[in-house]
Amino acid sequence: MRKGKVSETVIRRLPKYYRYLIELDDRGEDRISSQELSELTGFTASQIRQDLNNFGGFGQQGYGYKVAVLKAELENILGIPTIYKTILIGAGRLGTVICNYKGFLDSGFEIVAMFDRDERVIGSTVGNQVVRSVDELEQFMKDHEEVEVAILTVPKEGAQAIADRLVEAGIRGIWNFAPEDLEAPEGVIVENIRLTDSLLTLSYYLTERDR
Amino acid sequence: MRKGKVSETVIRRLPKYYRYLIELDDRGEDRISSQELSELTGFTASQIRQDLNNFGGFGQQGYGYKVAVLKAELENILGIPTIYKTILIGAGRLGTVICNYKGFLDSGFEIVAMFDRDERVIGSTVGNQVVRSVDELEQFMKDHEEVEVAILTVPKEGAQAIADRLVEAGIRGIWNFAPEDLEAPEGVIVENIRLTDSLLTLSYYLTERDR
DNA sequence: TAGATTGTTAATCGATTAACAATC
DNA sequence: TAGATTGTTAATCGATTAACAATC
Repeated sequence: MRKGKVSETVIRRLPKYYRYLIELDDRGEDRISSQELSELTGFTASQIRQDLNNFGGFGQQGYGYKVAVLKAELENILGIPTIYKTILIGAGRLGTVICNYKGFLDSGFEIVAMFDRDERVIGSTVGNQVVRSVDELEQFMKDHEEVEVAILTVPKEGAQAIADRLVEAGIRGIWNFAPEDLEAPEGVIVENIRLTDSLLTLSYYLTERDR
Repeated sequence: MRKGKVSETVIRRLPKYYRYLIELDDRGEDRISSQELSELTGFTASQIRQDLNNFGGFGQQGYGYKVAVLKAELENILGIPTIYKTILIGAGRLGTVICNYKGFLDSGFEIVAMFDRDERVIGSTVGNQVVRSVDELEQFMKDHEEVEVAILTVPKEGAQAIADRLVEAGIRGIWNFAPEDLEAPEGVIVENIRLTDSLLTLSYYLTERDR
């Protein structure tokens, strides 16, 4: 049903559709029109229909979309049914929060190991994981070929070096919290959370109002 | 020097320019051309010049841009010199991490109080803040008119109710970590961190490769 | 001055919106 | 059937890229 590559602007709207469909489904709603979805999401009805039709015709003319059907389709498109085995590197405060983050497993990621370089942290337990030495990273990945994703919650300074080691060891995706633009070969997917960039954007708009 | 409203796509590139300018300045670099900045950031030289010219002509023909000048200009544009007094609501694990986050003060935000609704947390110390009861929110804001920004690290369920109270009490900006689309009147700036949306995007691209 | 690089206008590209025929 | 709403094509809008005159 897919026709060529779907643009990233479209992809980044999908999670929002999915969020509202979960809500509608929980509320027991049966059907939804692009018009109603437009009122919820703030996107135009036209755009919503265009977006969804990148992946197939999920609606019925004259009726709209079945909530359960659309939700299930989005689940498949977003790859939620596939559980990606994930390791976390940097078991500091942020790492600990992420590790305990519920949305994580709901989105199809399962943490199977944690690593840190700090002797004081290695061996301690976070969630249900014993923190390992980052020195064991390569051996662990050799022994656990099912690991495909890494979360990086290390300081800016070490981030690229760790990313290089992960790539070398065969990682396929990185969820990066380090405030650094990681270099990775084509095919390795890097998804960044840039807290500072977000803050500076907030600062811009706050300041703009006073200018 | 500003000509009308600058589009959000432009604004969201500014923090990245700023990041690289800090780095260049730290390294002692004196000048940079749009071409060199293009190689660093991945944006085209043409786009960089267009972006910067929304705010003024900061370069010199035949020479390029002075690193120190451009960095200072971006600092002003992003509103970094203005320190916004900030309160944090939701002193759980994530709240604690955010509170200790260094980039926070560097970006021009200073946490002056923390609130939580959990009796077991109220009264405890996080960083240099004693956690207050969220019941005191309105009184605190009345007594501290200098507070302009709030960070929301509460569960999804309570987020909108807290946002409403903050708006009523005169807040101007919200940095929102709750996975919920907050309703706020025009003029109140809401900047969202959507961890789950980011994860689902990663999931999409990982899954796409296998399709 | 000659060479380099900006600032800015014009051309292109892609994304959004509008419109409507298809059809449930 | 008549009414409603999709799927899809065409029109519009905005963002990016290319080109080049201005000028340091």
